[in-house]
Amino acid sequence: MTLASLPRHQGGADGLARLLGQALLAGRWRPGETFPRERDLCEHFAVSRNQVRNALATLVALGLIERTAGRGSVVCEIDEWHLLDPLVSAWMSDIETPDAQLLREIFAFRHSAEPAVARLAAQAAEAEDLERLEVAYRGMRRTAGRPEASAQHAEHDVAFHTAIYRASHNLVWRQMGHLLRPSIVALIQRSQAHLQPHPDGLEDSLVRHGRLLEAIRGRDADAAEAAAADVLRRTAVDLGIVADAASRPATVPVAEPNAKERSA
Amino acid sequence: MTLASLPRHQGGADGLARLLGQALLAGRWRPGETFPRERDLCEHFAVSRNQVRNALATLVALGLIERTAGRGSVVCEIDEWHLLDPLVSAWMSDIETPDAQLLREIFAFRHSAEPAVARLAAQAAEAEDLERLEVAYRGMRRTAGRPEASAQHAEHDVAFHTAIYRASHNLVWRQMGHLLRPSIVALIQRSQAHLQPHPDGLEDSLVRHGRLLEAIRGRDADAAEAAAADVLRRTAVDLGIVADAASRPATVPVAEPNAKERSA
DNA sequence: GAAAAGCAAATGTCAGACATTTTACCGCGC
DNA sequence: GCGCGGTAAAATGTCTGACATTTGCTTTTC
Repeated sequence: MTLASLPRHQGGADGLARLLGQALLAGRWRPGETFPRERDLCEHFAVSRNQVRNALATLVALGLIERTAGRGSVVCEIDEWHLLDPLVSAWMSDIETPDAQLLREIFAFRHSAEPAVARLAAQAAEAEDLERLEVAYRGMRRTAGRPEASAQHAEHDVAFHTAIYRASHNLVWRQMGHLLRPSIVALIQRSQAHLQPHPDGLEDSLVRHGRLLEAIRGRDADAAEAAAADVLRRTAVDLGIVADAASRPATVPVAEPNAKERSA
Repeated sequence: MTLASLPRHQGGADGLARLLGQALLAGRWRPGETFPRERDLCEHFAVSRNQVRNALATLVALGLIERTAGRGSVVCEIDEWHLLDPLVSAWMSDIETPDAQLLREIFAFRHSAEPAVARLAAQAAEAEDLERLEVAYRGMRRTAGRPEASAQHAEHDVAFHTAIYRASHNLVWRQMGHLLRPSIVALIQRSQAHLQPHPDGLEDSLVRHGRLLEAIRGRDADAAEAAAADVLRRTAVDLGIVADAASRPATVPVAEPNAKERSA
Protein backbone atom coordinates (compact mmCIF):
# COMPACT_ATOMS: atom_id res chain seq x y z
CA MET A 1 0.00 0.00 0.00
CA THR A 2 1.00 3.62 -0.30
CA LEU A 3 1.52 6.29 2.27
CA ALA A 4 -1.25 8.46 0.96
CA SER A 5 -3.98 7.06 3.17
CA LEU A 6 -2.17 7.69 6.44
CA PRO A 7 -2.95 10.83 8.44
CA ARG A 8 -0.29 13.45 8.00
CA HIS A 9 -0.02 14.58 11.60
CA GLN A 10 0.87 12.18 14.36
CA GLY A 11 0.57 12.75 18.08
CA GLY A 12 3.92 13.61 19.54
CA ALA A 13 7.30 12.07 20.26
CA ASP A 14 6.56 8.39 19.90
CA GLY A 15 3.43 9.12 17.97
CA LEU A 16 5.01 8.30 14.65
CA ALA A 17 6.09 4.82 15.74
CA ARG A 18 2.61 4.22 17.07
CA LEU A 19 0.94 5.39 13.89
CA LEU A 20 3.08 3.22 11.67
CA GLY A 21 2.95 0.30 14.07
CA GLN A 22 -0.81 0.33 14.23
CA ALA A 23 -1.00 0.50 10.45
CA LEU A 24 1.18 -2.59 10.35
CA LEU A 25 -0.85 -4.41 12.98
CA ALA A 26 -4.02 -3.58 11.09
CA GLY A 27 -2.54 -5.37 8.12
CA ARG A 28 -2.24 -2.39 5.78
CA TRP A 29 1.05 -3.77 4.56
CA ARG A 30 1.26 -7.50 4.05
CA PRO A 31 4.27 -9.51 5.26
CA GLY A 32 7.00 -9.52 2.67
CA GLU A 33 5.93 -6.20 1.21
CA THR A 34 8.46 -3.35 1.24
CA PHE A 35 7.90 -0.56 3.71
CA PRO A 36 8.20 3.09 2.57
CA ARG A 37 11.67 4.59 2.41
CA GLU A 38 12.97 6.96 5.01
CA ARG A 39 12.92 9.90 2.63
CA ASP A 40 9.27 9.40 1.71
CA LEU A 41 8.30 9.16 5.35
CA CYS A 42 10.19 12.38 6.09
CA GLU A 43 8.33 14.20 3.34
CA HIS A 44 4.90 12.79 4.07
CA PHE A 45 4.96 13.54 7.77
CA ALA A 46 7.16 16.63 7.48
CA VAL A 47 9.59 15.50 10.15
CA SER A 48 13.32 15.08 10.29
CA ARG A 49 15.10 11.92 9.32
CA ASN A 50 16.01 11.48 12.95
CA GLN A 51 12.43 11.05 14.05
CA VAL A 52 11.73 8.68 11.20
CA ARG A 53 14.77 6.59 12.04
CA ASN A 54 13.80 6.47 15.71
CA ALA A 55 10.31 5.30 14.84
CA LEU A 56 11.62 2.68 12.44
CA ALA A 57 14.11 1.49 15.04
CA THR A 58 11.20 0.91 17.40
CA LEU A 59 9.37 -1.11 14.75
CA VAL A 60 12.51 -3.18 14.22
CA ALA A 61 12.80 -3.84 17.95
CA LEU A 62 9.21 -5.10 17.94
CA GLY A 63 9.93 -7.49 15.09
CA LEU A 64 7.43 -5.77 12.82
CA ILE A 65 9.87 -4.82 10.07
CA GLU A 66 13.38 -5.77 9.06
CA ARG A 67 15.81 -3.31 7.55
CA THR A 68 18.93 -3.93 5.52
CA ALA A 69 21.26 -1.38 4.03
CA GLY A 70 20.77 -0.90 0.34
CA ARG A 71 17.58 -2.89 0.12
CA GLY A 72 15.10 -1.08 2.30
CA SER A 73 12.59 -2.16 4.91
CA VAL A 74 10.36 -5.20 4.53
CA VAL A 75 7.44 -6.25 6.70
CA CYS A 76 8.14 -9.35 8.80
CA GLU A 77 5.99 -12.46 8.97
CA ILE A 78 3.34 -12.38 11.67
CA ASP A 79 5.17 -15.20 13.43
CA GLU A 80 8.00 -12.82 14.16
CA TRP A 81 5.94 -10.01 15.60
CA HIS A 82 6.61 -9.58 19.29
CA LEU A 83 3.01 -10.00 20.38
CA LEU A 84 4.08 -10.20 23.98
CA ASP A 85 5.62 -6.75 24.00
CA PRO A 86 3.50 -4.26 25.94
CA LEU A 87 3.74 -1.73 23.14
CA VAL A 88 2.33 -4.13 20.58
CA SER A 89 -0.51 -5.10 22.88
CA ALA A 90 -1.34 -1.49 23.67
CA TRP A 91 -1.33 -0.54 20.01
CA MET A 92 -3.46 -3.50 19.06
CA SER A 93 -6.19 -2.70 21.53
CA ASP A 94 -6.57 0.74 19.97
CA ILE A 95 -7.24 -0.57 16.50
CA GLU A 96 -10.75 -0.75 15.16
CA THR A 97 -10.22 -3.91 13.16
CA PRO A 98 -7.29 -6.01 14.32
CA ASP A 99 -6.40 -9.08 12.36
CA ALA A 100 -9.11 -11.68 13.07
CA GLN A 101 -6.71 -14.60 12.89
CA LEU A 102 -4.41 -12.89 15.38
CA LEU A 103 -7.25 -12.38 17.84
CA ARG A 104 -8.27 -16.00 17.59
CA GLU A 105 -4.73 -17.08 18.37
CA ILE A 106 -4.63 -14.85 21.42
CA PHE A 107 -7.96 -16.12 22.62
CA ALA A 108 -6.99 -19.72 22.07
CA PHE A 109 -3.96 -19.03 24.23
CA ARG A 110 -6.08 -17.56 26.98
CA HIS A 111 -8.45 -20.48 26.78
CA SER A 112 -5.65 -22.93 27.45
CA ALA A 113 -3.64 -20.80 29.88
CA GLU A 114 -6.08 -18.97 32.09
CA PRO A 115 -7.29 -22.00 34.02
CA ALA A 116 -3.72 -22.64 35.12
CA VAL A 117 -3.32 -18.99 36.04
CA ALA A 118 -6.51 -19.10 38.08
CA ARG A 119 -5.20 -22.15 39.90
CA LEU A 120 -2.03 -20.29 40.85
CA ALA A 121 -4.06 -17.25 41.83
CA ALA A 122 -6.19 -19.31 44.19
CA GLN A 123 -3.04 -20.53 45.87
CA ALA A 124 -1.14 -17.28 46.05
CA ALA A 125 -3.70 -14.47 46.24
CA GLU A 126 -3.30 -11.99 49.06
CA ALA A 127 -5.68 -9.44 50.50
CA GLU A 128 -4.89 -6.71 48.00
CA ASP A 129 -5.36 -9.15 45.14
CA LEU A 130 -8.82 -10.03 46.35
CA GLU A 131 -9.55 -6.35 46.78
CA ARG A 132 -8.65 -5.64 43.16
CA LEU A 133 -10.75 -8.55 41.98
CA GLU A 134 -13.77 -7.39 43.93
CA VAL A 135 -13.52 -3.80 42.75
CA ALA A 136 -13.35 -4.95 39.16
CA TYR A 137 -16.24 -7.36 39.63
CA ARG A 138 -18.45 -4.71 41.14
CA GLY A 139 -17.54 -2.44 38.26
CA MET A 140 -18.59 -5.10 35.79
CA ARG A 141 -21.92 -5.54 37.52
CA ARG A 142 -22.51 -1.81 37.61
CA THR A 143 -21.91 -1.32 33.88
CA ALA A 144 -23.57 -4.50 32.66
CA GLY A 145 -26.28 -4.21 30.04
CA ARG A 146 -25.83 -0.48 29.50
CA PRO A 147 -24.67 0.07 25.94
CA GLU A 148 -23.46 3.59 26.69
CA ALA A 149 -21.10 2.22 29.35
CA SER A 150 -19.69 -0.62 27.31
CA ALA A 151 -16.23 0.93 27.17
CA GLN A 152 -16.11 1.08 30.97
CA HIS A 153 -17.44 -2.45 31.15
CA ALA A 154 -14.56 -3.58 28.97
CA GLU A 155 -12.11 -1.79 31.24
CA HIS A 156 -13.51 -3.51 34.33
CA ASP A 157 -13.40 -6.80 32.49
CA VAL A 158 -9.75 -6.21 31.64
CA ALA A 159 -9.06 -5.22 35.24
CA PHE A 160 -10.68 -8.41 36.52
CA HIS A 161 -8.59 -10.72 34.43
CA THR A 162 -5.45 -8.67 34.92
CA ALA A 163 -5.98 -8.99 38.66
CA ILE A 164 -6.01 -12.77 38.29
CA TYR A 165 -2.70 -12.75 36.42
CA ARG A 166 -1.26 -10.46 39.08
CA ALA A 167 -2.57 -12.65 41.85
CA SER A 168 -0.51 -15.55 40.51
CA HIS A 169 2.44 -13.65 41.97
CA ASN A 170 4.57 -14.79 39.09
CA LEU A 171 6.58 -12.36 37.02
CA VAL A 172 6.02 -14.08 33.70
CA TRP A 173 2.29 -14.55 34.06
CA ARG A 174 1.91 -10.97 35.23
CA GLN A 175 3.65 -9.63 32.15
CA MET A 176 1.48 -11.78 29.95
CA GLY A 177 -1.50 -9.89 31.24
CA HIS A 178 -0.80 -7.29 28.57
CA LEU A 179 -2.45 -9.61 26.08
CA LEU A 180 -5.78 -9.29 27.86
CA ARG A 181 -6.72 -5.82 26.76
CA PRO A 182 -6.62 -6.33 22.99
CA SER A 183 -8.45 -9.60 23.34
CA ILE A 184 -11.21 -8.27 25.59
CA VAL A 185 -11.67 -4.93 23.87
CA ALA A 186 -12.07 -6.66 20.53
CA LEU A 187 -14.65 -9.02 21.99
CA ILE A 188 -16.73 -6.20 23.42
CA GLN A 189 -16.66 -4.28 20.15
CA ARG A 190 -17.65 -7.43 18.33
CA SER A 191 -20.54 -8.16 20.64
CA GLN A 192 -21.78 -4.60 20.17
CA ALA A 193 -21.58 -4.84 16.42
CA HIS A 194 -23.45 -8.13 16.37
CA LEU A 195 -26.23 -6.73 18.52
CA GLN A 196 -25.64 -9.12 21.41
CA PRO A 197 -25.71 -12.63 20.00
CA HIS A 198 -26.54 -13.90 23.49
CA PRO A 199 -29.02 -11.54 25.14
CA ASP A 200 -29.00 -13.54 28.35
CA GLY A 201 -25.28 -14.14 27.95
CA LEU A 202 -24.28 -11.10 29.89
CA GLU A 203 -25.88 -12.09 33.14
CA ASP A 204 -24.59 -15.59 32.60
CA SER A 205 -21.09 -14.26 32.09
CA LEU A 206 -21.34 -12.24 35.28
CA VAL A 207 -22.39 -15.30 37.24
CA ARG A 208 -19.39 -17.21 35.95
CA HIS A 209 -17.03 -14.40 36.82
CA GLY A 210 -18.57 -14.35 40.28
CA ARG A 211 -17.97 -18.05 40.76
CA LEU A 212 -14.34 -17.59 39.74
CA LEU A 213 -13.93 -14.80 42.25
CA GLU A 214 -15.42 -16.91 44.99
CA ALA A 215 -13.19 -19.85 44.18
CA ILE A 216 -10.09 -17.69 44.42
CA ARG A 217 -11.28 -16.10 47.62
CA GLY A 218 -11.85 -19.54 49.07
CA ARG A 219 -8.39 -20.66 47.97
CA ASP A 220 -9.94 -23.58 46.13
CA ALA A 221 -7.50 -24.26 43.31
CA ASP A 222 -9.54 -26.93 41.57
CA ALA A 223 -12.70 -24.83 41.63
CA ALA A 224 -10.80 -21.80 40.36
CA GLU A 225 -9.35 -23.75 37.47
CA ALA A 226 -12.77 -25.06 36.51
CA ALA A 227 -14.42 -21.68 36.91
CA ALA A 228 -11.83 -19.97 34.71
CA ALA A 229 -12.38 -22.57 32.01
CA ASP A 230 -16.07 -21.91 32.35
CA VAL A 231 -15.68 -18.17 31.92
CA LEU A 232 -13.88 -18.58 28.63
CA ARG A 233 -15.75 -21.53 27.21
CA ARG A 234 -18.76 -19.86 25.65
CA THR A 235 -16.71 -17.17 23.95
CA ALA A 236 -14.34 -19.83 22.68
CA VAL A 237 -17.26 -21.62 21.10
CA ASP A 238 -18.44 -18.39 19.50
CA LEU A 239 -15.02 -17.82 17.99
CA GLY A 240 -14.81 -21.35 16.66
CA ILE A 241 -11.80 -22.21 18.82
CA VAL A 242 -13.40 -25.16 20.56
CA ALA A 243 -16.28 -27.34 19.52
CA ASP A 244 -19.70 -26.81 21.02
CA ALA A 245 -19.62 -27.60 24.71
CA ALA A 246 -23.03 -29.26 24.58
CA SER A 247 -21.71 -32.17 22.57
CA ARG A 248 -18.92 -33.07 24.99
CA PRO A 249 -19.66 -31.41 28.31
CA ALA A 250 -16.93 -33.03 30.39
CA THR A 251 -13.62 -32.22 28.75
CA VAL A 252 -12.65 -29.23 26.67
CA PRO A 253 -12.10 -30.42 23.12
CA VAL A 254 -10.01 -28.29 20.83
CA ALA A 255 -10.31 -27.78 17.13
CA GLU A 256 -8.52 -30.05 14.70
CA PRO A 257 -4.95 -29.14 13.73
CA ASN A 258 -5.82 -27.72 10.35
CA ALA A 259 -8.86 -25.74 11.42
CA LYS A 260 -6.98 -22.43 11.20
CA GLU A 261 -8.35 -21.47 7.84
CA ARG A 262 -11.93 -21.57 8.98
CA SER A 263 -13.69 -18.22 8.92
CA ALA A 264 -14.68 -16.62 12.19
CA MET B 1 28.81 0.02 39.90
CA THR B 2 31.33 1.65 37.63
CA LEU B 3 32.21 1.07 34.07
CA ALA B 4 35.74 0.00 34.82
CA SER B 5 34.99 -3.69 35.13
CA LEU B 6 33.39 -4.03 31.71
CA PRO B 7 35.46 -5.25 28.77
CA ARG B 8 36.49 -2.43 26.51
CA HIS B 9 35.86 -4.09 23.15
CA GLN B 10 32.44 -5.42 22.24
CA GLY B 11 31.58 -7.68 19.35
CA GLY B 12 30.17 -5.66 16.52
CA ALA B 13 27.12 -3.67 15.56
CA ASP B 14 24.65 -4.67 18.25
CA GLY B 15 27.40 -5.94 20.45
CA LEU B 16 27.33 -2.91 22.67
CA ALA B 17 23.64 -3.31 23.48
CA ARG B 18 24.24 -6.95 24.22
CA LEU B 19 27.19 -6.25 26.46
CA LEU B 20 25.34 -3.63 28.49
CA GLY B 21 22.14 -5.65 28.51
CA GLN B 22 23.84 -8.73 29.85
CA ALA B 23 25.54 -6.68 32.52
CA LEU B 24 22.10 -5.42 33.54
CA LEU B 25 20.55 -8.89 33.49
CA ALA B 26 23.41 -10.18 35.62
CA GLY B 27 22.47 -7.58 38.21
CA ARG B 28 25.63 -5.48 38.03
CA TRP B 29 23.49 -2.40 38.41
CA ARG B 30 20.63 -2.61 40.83
CA PRO B 31 17.17 -1.25 39.97
CA GLY B 32 16.93 2.43 40.79
CA GLU B 33 20.63 2.98 40.32
CA THR B 34 21.73 5.49 37.70
CA PHE B 35 23.25 4.12 34.52
CA PRO B 36 26.47 5.65 33.10
CA ARG B 37 26.14 8.77 31.01
CA GLU B 38 26.40 8.75 27.27
CA ARG B 39 29.70 10.58 27.31
CA ASP B 40 31.33 8.11 29.67
CA LEU B 41 30.16 5.20 27.56
CA CYS B 42 31.56 6.86 24.45
CA GLU B 43 34.94 7.30 26.08
CA HIS B 44 35.10 3.89 27.73
CA PHE B 45 34.22 1.94 24.60
CA ALA B 46 35.80 4.39 22.16
CA VAL B 47 32.72 4.59 19.97
CA SER B 48 30.62 7.41 18.63
CA ARG B 49 27.67 8.84 20.47
CA ASN B 50 25.48 7.41 17.77
CA GLN B 51 26.35 3.85 18.61
CA VAL B 52 25.90 4.49 22.29
CA ARG B 53 22.52 6.06 21.72
CA ASN B 54 21.43 3.16 19.53
CA ALA B 55 22.44 0.66 22.19
CA LEU B 56 20.69 2.63 24.91
CA ALA B 57 17.57 2.90 22.76
CA THR B 58 17.53 -0.88 22.56
CA LEU B 59 17.79 -1.16 26.32
CA VAL B 60 14.92 1.29 26.68
CA ALA B 61 12.79 -0.74 24.27
CA LEU B 62 13.43 -3.80 26.41
CA GLY B 63 12.32 -2.03 29.55
CA LEU B 64 15.73 -2.41 31.15
CA ILE B 65 16.45 1.27 31.64
CA GLU B 66 14.48 4.49 31.55
CA ARG B 67 15.92 7.73 30.26
CA THR B 68 14.77 11.29 30.84
CA ALA B 69 16.32 14.47 29.53
CA GLY B 70 18.42 16.27 32.09
CA ARG B 71 18.36 13.50 34.64
CA GLY B 72 20.10 10.58 33.01
CA SER B 73 19.35 6.87 32.75
CA VAL B 74 18.10 4.78 35.64
CA VAL B 75 17.75 1.02 35.83
CA CYS B 76 14.12 -0.17 35.84
CA GLU B 77 12.57 -2.52 38.36
CA ILE B 78 12.78 -6.17 37.41
CA ASP B 79 9.00 -6.20 37.07
CA GLU B 80 9.32 -3.95 34.07
CA TRP B 81 11.94 -5.93 32.21
CA HIS B 82 10.51 -7.45 29.05
CA LEU B 83 11.40 -11.02 29.92
CA LEU B 84 9.32 -12.28 27.02
CA ASP B 85 11.37 -10.46 24.41
CA PRO B 86 13.57 -12.83 22.41
CA LEU B 87 16.58 -10.57 22.87
CA VAL B 88 16.32 -10.64 26.63
CA SER B 89 15.94 -14.42 26.66
CA ALA B 90 18.89 -14.90 24.35
CA TRP B 91 21.08 -12.62 26.41
CA MET B 92 20.07 -14.28 29.64
CA SER B 93 21.00 -17.76 28.47
CA ASP B 94 24.53 -16.55 27.76
CA ILE B 95 25.16 -15.30 31.26
CA GLU B 96 27.15 -17.36 33.70
CA THR B 97 25.16 -16.32 36.76
CA PRO B 98 21.70 -15.00 35.99
CA ASP B 99 19.60 -13.69 38.81
CA ALA B 100 18.51 -16.70 40.88
CA GLN B 101 15.16 -15.20 41.76
CA LEU B 102 14.47 -14.53 38.10
CA LEU B 103 15.22 -18.11 37.14
CA ARG B 104 12.90 -19.40 39.83
CA GLU B 105 10.11 -17.22 38.50
CA ILE B 106 10.64 -18.51 34.99
CA PHE B 107 10.69 -22.08 36.17
CA ALA B 108 7.58 -21.61 38.27
CA PHE B 109 5.90 -20.34 35.14
CA ARG B 110 6.95 -23.36 33.15
CA HIS B 111 5.80 -25.63 35.92
CA SER B 112 2.30 -24.22 35.75
CA ALA B 113 2.12 -23.65 32.01
CA GLU B 114 3.83 -26.54 30.32
CA PRO B 115 1.20 -29.16 31.17
CA ALA B 116 -1.38 -27.07 29.36
CA VAL B 117 0.98 -26.67 26.42
CA ALA B 118 1.56 -30.40 26.30
CA ARG B 119 -2.20 -30.94 26.24
CA LEU B 120 -2.53 -28.64 23.25
CA ALA B 121 0.42 -30.31 21.58
CA ALA B 122 -1.17 -33.72 21.94
CA GLN B 123 -4.27 -32.39 20.23
CA ALA B 124 -2.61 -30.42 17.46
CA ALA B 125 0.73 -32.09 16.70
CA GLU B 126 1.40 -32.98 13.10
CA ALA B 127 3.95 -35.27 11.52
CA GLU B 128 6.74 -32.72 11.40
CA ASP B 129 6.16 -31.86 15.05
CA LEU B 130 6.58 -35.48 16.05
CA GLU B 131 9.67 -35.66 13.89
CA ARG B 132 11.24 -32.72 15.71
CA LEU B 133 10.35 -34.23 19.06
CA GLU B 134 11.92 -37.54 18.19
CA VAL B 135 15.11 -36.05 16.85
CA ALA B 136 15.52 -34.02 20.02
CA TYR B 137 14.75 -37.01 22.22
CA ARG B 138 17.28 -39.20 20.46
CA GLY B 139 19.81 -36.41 20.85
CA MET B 140 19.15 -36.28 24.57
CA ARG B 141 19.65 -40.01 24.90
CA ARG B 142 22.85 -39.88 22.90
CA THR B 143 24.43 -37.16 25.03
CA ALA B 144 23.14 -38.31 28.41
CA GLY B 145 25.65 -38.89 31.16
CA ARG B 146 28.63 -37.57 29.22
CA PRO B 147 29.94 -34.49 30.98
CA GLU B 148 31.87 -33.35 27.92
CA ALA B 149 28.65 -33.25 25.88
CA SER B 150 26.54 -31.45 28.45
CA ALA B 151 26.26 -28.36 26.27
CA GLN B 152 24.83 -30.41 23.43
CA HIS B 153 22.57 -32.20 25.86
CA ALA B 154 21.20 -28.86 26.94
CA GLU B 155 20.58 -27.91 23.33
CA HIS B 156 18.65 -31.10 22.67
CA ASP B 157 16.70 -30.51 25.85
CA VAL B 158 15.83 -27.02 24.68
CA ALA B 159 14.89 -28.38 21.26
CA PHE B 160 12.59 -30.98 22.84
CA HIS B 161 10.61 -28.49 24.86
CA THR B 162 10.61 -25.92 22.07
CA ALA B 163 9.13 -28.57 19.81
CA ILE B 164 6.29 -29.03 22.27
CA TYR B 165 5.51 -25.32 22.30
CA ARG B 166 5.62 -25.30 18.51
CA ALA B 167 3.39 -28.34 18.33
CA SER B 168 0.67 -26.42 20.14
CA HIS B 169 0.24 -24.58 16.85
CA ASN B 170 -0.51 -21.41 18.72
CA LEU B 171 1.33 -18.19 17.99
CA VAL B 172 1.53 -17.02 21.59
CA TRP B 173 2.73 -20.27 23.06
CA ARG B 174 5.27 -20.65 20.30
CA GLN B 175 6.76 -17.24 21.03
CA MET B 176 6.92 -18.06 24.68
CA GLY B 177 9.29 -20.86 23.84
CA HIS B 178 12.09 -18.30 23.98
CA LEU B 179 11.96 -18.57 27.75
CA LEU B 180 13.05 -22.19 27.61
CA ARG B 181 16.67 -21.70 26.73
CA PRO B 182 17.72 -19.56 29.69
CA SER B 183 15.82 -21.78 32.05
CA ILE B 184 17.26 -25.05 30.76
CA VAL B 185 20.81 -23.84 30.24
CA ALA B 186 20.93 -22.52 33.78
CA LEU B 187 19.67 -25.83 35.13
CA ILE B 188 22.31 -27.81 33.28
CA GLN B 189 25.08 -25.53 34.48
CA ARG B 190 23.73 -25.79 37.99
CA SER B 191 23.59 -29.57 37.90
CA GLN B 192 27.17 -29.66 36.68
CA ALA B 193 28.38 -27.35 39.41
CA HIS B 194 26.63 -29.37 42.09
CA LEU B 195 28.15 -32.57 40.82
CA GLN B 196 24.83 -34.20 39.94
CA PRO B 197 22.66 -34.03 43.03
CA HIS B 198 20.63 -36.94 41.60
CA PRO B 199 23.01 -39.44 40.03
CA ASP B 200 20.17 -41.66 38.89
CA GLY B 201 18.13 -38.59 38.05
CA LEU B 202 19.33 -38.38 34.51
CA GLU B 203 18.00 -41.74 33.40
CA ASP B 204 14.82 -41.00 35.32
CA SER B 205 14.47 -37.69 33.51
CA LEU B 206 14.95 -39.38 30.16
CA VAL B 207 12.22 -41.87 30.95
CA ARG B 208 9.83 -39.08 31.82
CA HIS B 209 10.63 -37.24 28.61
CA GLY B 210 10.02 -40.46 26.72
CA ARG B 211 6.60 -40.89 28.30
CA LEU B 212 5.70 -37.34 27.33
CA LEU B 213 6.75 -37.99 23.76
CA GLU B 214 4.67 -41.15 23.62
CA ALA B 215 1.63 -39.40 25.03
CA ILE B 216 1.82 -36.70 22.38
CA ARG B 217 2.38 -39.23 19.64
CA GLY B 218 -0.68 -41.13 20.85
CA ARG B 219 -2.74 -37.91 20.91
CA ASP B 220 -3.62 -38.59 24.51
CA ALA B 221 -4.16 -35.11 25.95
CA ASP B 222 -4.66 -36.19 29.55
CA ALA B 223 -1.56 -38.37 29.53
CA ALA B 224 0.49 -35.60 27.93
CA GLU B 225 -0.60 -33.11 30.55
CA ALA B 226 0.31 -35.50 33.34
CA ALA B 227 3.61 -36.45 31.74
CA ALA B 228 4.63 -32.82 31.30
CA ALA B 229 3.89 -32.13 34.94
CA ASP B 230 5.98 -35.17 35.79
CA VAL B 231 8.94 -33.95 33.76
CA LEU B 232 9.08 -30.68 35.62
CA ARG B 233 8.17 -31.84 39.10
CA ARG B 234 11.50 -33.08 40.41
CA THR B 235 13.37 -29.99 39.28
CA ALA B 236 10.67 -27.83 40.77
CA VAL B 237 11.23 -29.53 44.09
CA ASP B 238 14.96 -28.97 43.82
CA LEU B 239 14.44 -25.28 43.23
CA GLY B 240 12.06 -24.94 46.15
CA ILE B 241 9.17 -23.95 43.94
CA VAL B 242 6.84 -26.75 45.04
CA ALA B 243 6.85 -28.80 48.18
CA ASP B 244 8.29 -32.31 48.14
CA ALA B 245 6.12 -34.49 45.95
CA ALA B 246 6.43 -37.40 48.38
CA SER B 247 4.34 -35.66 51.01
CA ARG B 248 1.39 -34.99 48.72
CA PRO B 249 1.67 -37.28 45.75
CA ALA B 250 -1.70 -36.59 44.13
CA THR B 251 -1.92 -32.88 43.46
CA VAL B 252 0.86 -30.39 42.76
CA PRO B 253 1.08 -28.07 45.73
CA VAL B 254 2.69 -24.71 45.24
CA ALA B 255 4.70 -22.66 47.67
CA GLU B 256 3.02 -20.25 50.04
CA PRO B 257 2.47 -16.70 48.81
CA ASN B 258 5.32 -15.18 50.77
CA ALA B 259 7.86 -17.85 50.01
CA LYS B 260 9.68 -15.64 47.51
CA GLU B 261 12.39 -14.54 49.90
CA ARG B 262 13.54 -18.05 50.57
CA SER B 263 17.04 -18.77 49.39
CA ALA B 264 17.55 -21.24 46.58
C1' DG C 1 26.79 -14.90 -23.60
C1' DA C 2 29.05 -14.38 -19.20
C1' DA C 3 31.81 -12.09 -16.07
C1' DA C 4 33.39 -7.80 -14.46
C1' DA C 5 33.07 -2.93 -13.79
C1' DG C 6 30.21 0.90 -12.74
C1' DC C 7 26.19 3.42 -11.23
C1' DA C 8 22.15 4.52 -8.55
C1' DA C 9 19.46 3.98 -4.49
C1' DA C 10 18.74 2.69 -0.10
C1' DT C 11 20.15 2.37 4.80
C1' DG C 12 24.06 3.08 8.22
C1' DT C 13 27.40 6.19 10.43
C1' DC C 14 29.63 10.19 11.91
C1' DA C 15 30.52 14.88 13.84
C1' DG C 16 29.09 19.20 15.44
C1' DA C 17 25.98 22.42 16.93
C1' DC C 18 21.92 23.51 19.22
C1' DA C 19 17.46 22.74 22.08
C1' DT C 20 15.26 21.18 26.18
C1' DT C 21 14.75 19.42 30.64
C1' DT C 22 16.23 18.77 35.20
C1' DT C 23 19.01 19.62 39.18
C1' DA C 24 21.92 22.16 42.14
C1' DC C 25 23.69 26.18 43.76
C1' DC C 26 23.75 30.84 45.02
C1' DG C 27 22.10 35.13 46.33
C1' DC C 28 18.40 38.00 47.57
C1' DG C 29 14.56 39.54 50.32
C1' DC C 30 11.57 38.85 54.12
C1' DG D 1 17.15 31.41 59.25
C1' DC D 2 13.92 30.32 55.78
C1' DG D 3 11.98 30.48 51.55
C1' DC D 4 12.01 32.08 46.97
C1' DG D 5 13.70 32.94 42.42
C1' DG D 6 17.16 33.01 39.06
C1' DT D 7 21.07 31.44 36.93
C1' DA D 8 24.32 28.03 35.47
C1' DA D 9 25.68 23.39 34.77
C1' DA D 10 24.78 18.81 33.25
C1' DA D 11 22.39 15.51 31.16
C1' DT D 12 19.53 13.75 27.26
C1' DG D 13 16.94 15.02 22.86
C1' DT D 14 17.04 16.98 18.17
C1' DC D 15 18.52 18.75 13.88
C1' DT D 16 21.55 19.01 9.82
C1' DG D 17 24.74 17.89 6.32
C1' DA D 18 28.03 15.03 4.69
C1' DC D 19 29.97 10.66 4.00
C1' DA D 20 30.26 5.33 4.18
C1' DT D 21 28.44 0.92 3.02
C1' DT D 22 25.55 -2.36 1.13
C1' DT D 23 22.61 -3.91 -2.51
C1' DG D 24 20.62 -4.47 -7.12
C1' DC D 25 20.66 -3.20 -11.68
C1' DT D 26 22.87 -1.65 -15.76
C1' DT D 27 26.48 -1.39 -18.79
C1' DT D 28 30.64 -2.59 -20.58
C1' DT D 29 34.08 -5.76 -22.17
C1' DC D 30 36.19 -9.99 -23.56
